[in-house]
Amino acid sequence: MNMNKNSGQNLSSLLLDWYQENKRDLPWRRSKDPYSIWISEIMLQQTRVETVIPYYTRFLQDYPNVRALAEAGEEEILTSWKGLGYYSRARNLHRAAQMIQEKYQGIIPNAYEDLRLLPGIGDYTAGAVLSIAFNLSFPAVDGNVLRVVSRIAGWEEDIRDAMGREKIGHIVSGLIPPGRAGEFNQALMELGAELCIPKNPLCTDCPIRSCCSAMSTGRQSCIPVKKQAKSPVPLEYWVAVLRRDKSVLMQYRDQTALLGRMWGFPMLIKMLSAEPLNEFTQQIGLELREMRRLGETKHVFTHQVWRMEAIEFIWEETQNELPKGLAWIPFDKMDHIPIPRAFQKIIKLCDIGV
DNA sequence: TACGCGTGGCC
DNA sequence: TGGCCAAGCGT
Repeated sequence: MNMNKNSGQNLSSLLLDWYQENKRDLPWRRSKDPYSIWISEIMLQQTRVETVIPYYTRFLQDYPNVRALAEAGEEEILTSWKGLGYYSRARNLHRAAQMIQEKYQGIIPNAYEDLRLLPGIGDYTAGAVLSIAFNLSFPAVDGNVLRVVSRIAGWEEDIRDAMGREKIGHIVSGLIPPGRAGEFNQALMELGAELCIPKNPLCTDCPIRSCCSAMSTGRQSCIPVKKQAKSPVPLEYWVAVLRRDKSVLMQYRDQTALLGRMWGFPMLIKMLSAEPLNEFTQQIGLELREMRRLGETKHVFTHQVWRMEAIEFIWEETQNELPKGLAWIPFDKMDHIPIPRAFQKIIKLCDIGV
C-alpha cells in the first residue's frame, strides 16, 4: 500500500473523530468488563448486531460472570442460545469459562497466546478482546475491516486467504494510534458496518474518502474480491409429529448430525423411501396406523436447504420402550430445552402446544 | 486450504 | 424469489 506516515496518522485521527461523533450506542459499548466484551464478541461472530442485542442482554443476566457460566449446565446454556445459531459457539464459551475458572481463577487472561488457547477464540476475537477490553495494541481483523482496508489499499486479491488477512492485519497494526487500539478497531468496524458497506457504499459521507484507493479509481464495487460461495444443497424430509396428552414426541439429535445434541423431531430423508409410514414405524418403535399431512416449511442453512413436510401419525400403545434419543416432551417443557429454529418452525406450523 | 456450521434481513 | 451478506472458528 502506498501510504506514508503522515497520511496514516491523518487517516487514523479522521476515523477516530468520525467514530466519536457517529458510534452507535450498543449495550457492550457501555461496559469495560472483559467478560462482557468477550461474550459480545462471540455472539457477534457472523451475526448481526440487532439479532445479538436481546440475546446478549439476557445472557449477561443469566450468566453475569465467568464463574456463573462455568458452573451452569450445557443444556441450560444452549437453551439460552437457541435461535442464535452456530451452537458450537455456546459450547466453546462454556468450556472456555471452565478453563478460565480453573487456570486463571475466573480472570480473563490478557495475553494473546493465552486467549488463543481458549476454545472459540481465534485471531480476530483475541485481537478484539485485547484491544477493546485491555486497550492493548492488537489488530482485530473481521469482515468489516477486510472490506474497509482492502478498499483503502486497493487490494484486489482474494481477501479470504491467509495472505490477504495477514497483509490487512499488518496495515491495521501500523495505523493504530498509541493507547487507542480499542476505539480504533471499533471505528474501523463501525465504518464498515455503517458506510463502507458491501454494496453501494456511502462514500460521500466517508471521513477517509481522500485516503481511499478504491474511491479514487472508482472500484468500490470490485473490492473486496471474494470467491463465489457455493449454493446450498437442497434436501427434502418427512418430519414425524406424534402427540400424546399434552406432550409431543421429540428426538435428541446425534452428536455428529447437523444441529447435533439439540432437540428436533424424527425425520426421514425422502430420497428413495416412498413409505414414510413403515419406515417411521421402525425408527420410532410405535405402531403407526395412519398419517395426515400437516404442511410444509423450509429452512435455509449456509450449506443446505431443508424442505420439511410435517406428517401427523395416528399410533397405538405398545409394550415397546421408546428407542434411545426419543422422548415425550410436555408442551410446557419445550421452552426449556434447546430446540433450534428449524424445528421451532415445525412447532409453529403444526400448532404444537397450542 | 476448504469446508461445515445457523439465522435473519435485504433487495 | 433466491442469493448475498453479517464483529469467525475448528478441523
